Amino acid sequence: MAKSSDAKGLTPRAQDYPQWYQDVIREADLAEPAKVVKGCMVIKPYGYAIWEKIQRELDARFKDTGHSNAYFPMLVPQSFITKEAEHVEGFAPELAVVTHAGGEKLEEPYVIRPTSETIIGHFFAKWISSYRDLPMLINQWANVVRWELRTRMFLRTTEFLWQEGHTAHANHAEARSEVARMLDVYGDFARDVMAMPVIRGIKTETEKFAGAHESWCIEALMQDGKALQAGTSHDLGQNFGKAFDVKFQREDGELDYGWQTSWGVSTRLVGGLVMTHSDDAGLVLPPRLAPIHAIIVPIYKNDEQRARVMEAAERIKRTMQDIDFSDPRCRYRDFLTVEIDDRDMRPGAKFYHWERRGVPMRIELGPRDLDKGQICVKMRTGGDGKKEFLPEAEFLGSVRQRIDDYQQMLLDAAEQRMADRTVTLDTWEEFMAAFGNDDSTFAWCHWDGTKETEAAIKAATKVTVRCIPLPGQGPAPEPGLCIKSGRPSTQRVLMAKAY
RNA sequence: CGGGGCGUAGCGCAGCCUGGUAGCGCGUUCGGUUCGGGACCGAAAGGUCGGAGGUUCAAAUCCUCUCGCCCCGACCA
Repeated sequence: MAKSSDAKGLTPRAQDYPQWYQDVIREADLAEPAKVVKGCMVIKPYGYAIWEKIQRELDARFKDTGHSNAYFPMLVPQSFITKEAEHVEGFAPELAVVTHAGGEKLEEPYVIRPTSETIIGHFFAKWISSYRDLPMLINQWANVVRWELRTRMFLRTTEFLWQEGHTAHANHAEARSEVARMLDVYGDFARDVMAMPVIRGIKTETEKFAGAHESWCIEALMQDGKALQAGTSHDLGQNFGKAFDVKFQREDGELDYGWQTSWGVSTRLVGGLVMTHSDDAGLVLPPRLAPIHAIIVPIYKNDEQRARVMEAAERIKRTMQDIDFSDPRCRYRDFLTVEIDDRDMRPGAKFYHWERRGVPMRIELGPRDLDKGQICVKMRTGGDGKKEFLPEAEFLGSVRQRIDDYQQMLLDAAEQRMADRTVTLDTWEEFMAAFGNDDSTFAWCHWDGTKETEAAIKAATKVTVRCIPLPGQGPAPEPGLCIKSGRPSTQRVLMAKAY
């Protein structure tokens, strides 16, 4: 149970990072543990609003890249799961199984989908018979269940929300370009929308998706130095094609199995968002994902003042809500969301309230401002943290830029932190120093490419190979010696402790 | 699943060792005064002490079991 915090503050990150993380979520009213359902959480309206923004952005990007949404059953015949050998092995331990329904024992149990490769494979087999049916580009927004031994809010819950893209292609090259393309969609989204820089790379054999030929990923650096796998894009090869008999006739007349991909991001992104930007005062949100962009706090001492202030507040709200801050890279229009907090509380209490919720911009509006025709504005974080006073017209003209600057500032800060906390290590002594105690960081190290060494490093330090960087994502490839075994290596890989 | 911690009012906690029938802070409700960084006064509501057994004249307190949460580990988005 959460303990050390009180109503007036959060546990400082330096004192207890995991506790701080929970405090932020609770104080920002993002979610709460369901308790009555093991390992599950309730995503509360404010937290869900963030997820909806993530969905909207990503969905637009999926549509832009030619994908269509569809929906497949949540219950999957148990026999489906067992068709792909590696897939069963990977998922068997975390399956929830439905054995009874309608008051009777089922002849064949259903598993609650941990992911949908199998059931979608089944339908792809029905839908695909010719190269003319390809590529098949499908996405599904869904919930999945994985019976994890240990859960953490947003980062790993028994049930979680995600999207899973599933595509089938006529040849491996095309499938691979899809894998790369969607990884870029994720990477760009993380950077441009979440203001969360990521490293794009390829998973090692041990870390790849159960059943995949190869797994690509984006890895983000959290404030405690740990890595968060924020998205994956899998080259499934023909593994599921063969398991589910997804056969099609090629242009040359020969029969072949479909080359498939799958890719996904989940509500885990919300956890990543929290651990990328938030501070000891609570949640910090990038404007592109903030449910509320600006909060107006009216200040008054009597009814006469209240009437004046509220009238002005409404006027400013209307003007601001018409400000279009759409991302030019996106199709849909986006306008600022502005709210007035007219609750019967002291202004100071309201300030803290909205700071904990990460609202990017605060406007204080009192009689003094009205008399001077000025606006008092303060951003949630960044700059010198001071309130600014400027003429109303000038303020309104600057809002769009302020919002954009704030988004950029969060990205800059996150990139700076990543740069500061990324090291290049060459010796095991350096390695142990960097990862001693509970410390973590992003470390570029040589690795001999073997599972044995990977396991030895993990056993000694809990550090894993997060990914083998894609071109341009890490130090330029150069030969070297494995940090652990001393054997030859052709390039450095990203190592860190992971969530 | 192993090790550790913890479940007492909406939230955060004390009480438990040394059984005697539940308390503090914040919040909530009502009234009033307040209002530019977490207001104050007055009144009030709110808990079968996670659940089930057991010991006892008597259990929040002792014992057993069980459910859940948090941290560490193994597994994973």
